[in-house]
Amino acid sequence: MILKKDFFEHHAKTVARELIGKVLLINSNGKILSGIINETEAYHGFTDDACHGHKGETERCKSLFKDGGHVYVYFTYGIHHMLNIVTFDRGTPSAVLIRSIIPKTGKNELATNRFNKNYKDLSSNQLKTLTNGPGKLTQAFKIDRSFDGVELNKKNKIWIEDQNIKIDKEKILLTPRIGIDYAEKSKNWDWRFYLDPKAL
DNA sequence: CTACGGATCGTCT
DNA sequence: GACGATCCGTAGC
Repeated sequence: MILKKDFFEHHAKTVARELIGKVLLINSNGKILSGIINETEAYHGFTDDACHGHKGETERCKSLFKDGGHVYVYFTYGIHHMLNIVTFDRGTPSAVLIRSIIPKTGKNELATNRFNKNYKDLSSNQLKTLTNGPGKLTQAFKIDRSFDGVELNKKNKIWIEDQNIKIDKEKILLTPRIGIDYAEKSKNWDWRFYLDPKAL
């Protein structure tokens, strides 16, 4: 079942937790690429000094201010795209960063996009690192700025489904967010959620 | 296994 | 002009 607007129109922390175990799907030239989300981070509001929009809207981060159920993609380090799911209400910068995915369908395409190889020819290290980071998964799924601002309500280009994968609540672990040491107030908030590796 | 530095460029100050 | 919600290769243990 495709997730609709009402799923996303909550605090980013709520959505970040509930996205664990949901399935991200991309239509890549008619081929469906998909994977199970197993790591997320919440970025929410004007008081979260790690949130790109906390000081106000800019050209880059304007999608963060949309209503829940859109996509925010930005480019960083001169190399990587980051995939975010916009949450909460219009006017408040709020989103969930997708940090890791477990490949499900279209594995040959994912392997080609990352390593220019068939899935069966991947080394054990390449298998492990196929989509287990925010920059790696956007490379594998071919997600770039053309996805920025897209709505998640149709099975067009990108959408998220509940495929009835059951996740025990105690298997979702919390830590502070990664790579935001520059943040002063918020760097120690436990806004990163990930599925216990032993759970699947 | 961990530690470190270079890559690379759009965005904001 | 500085820097980043990262990744990868290399070096050392």
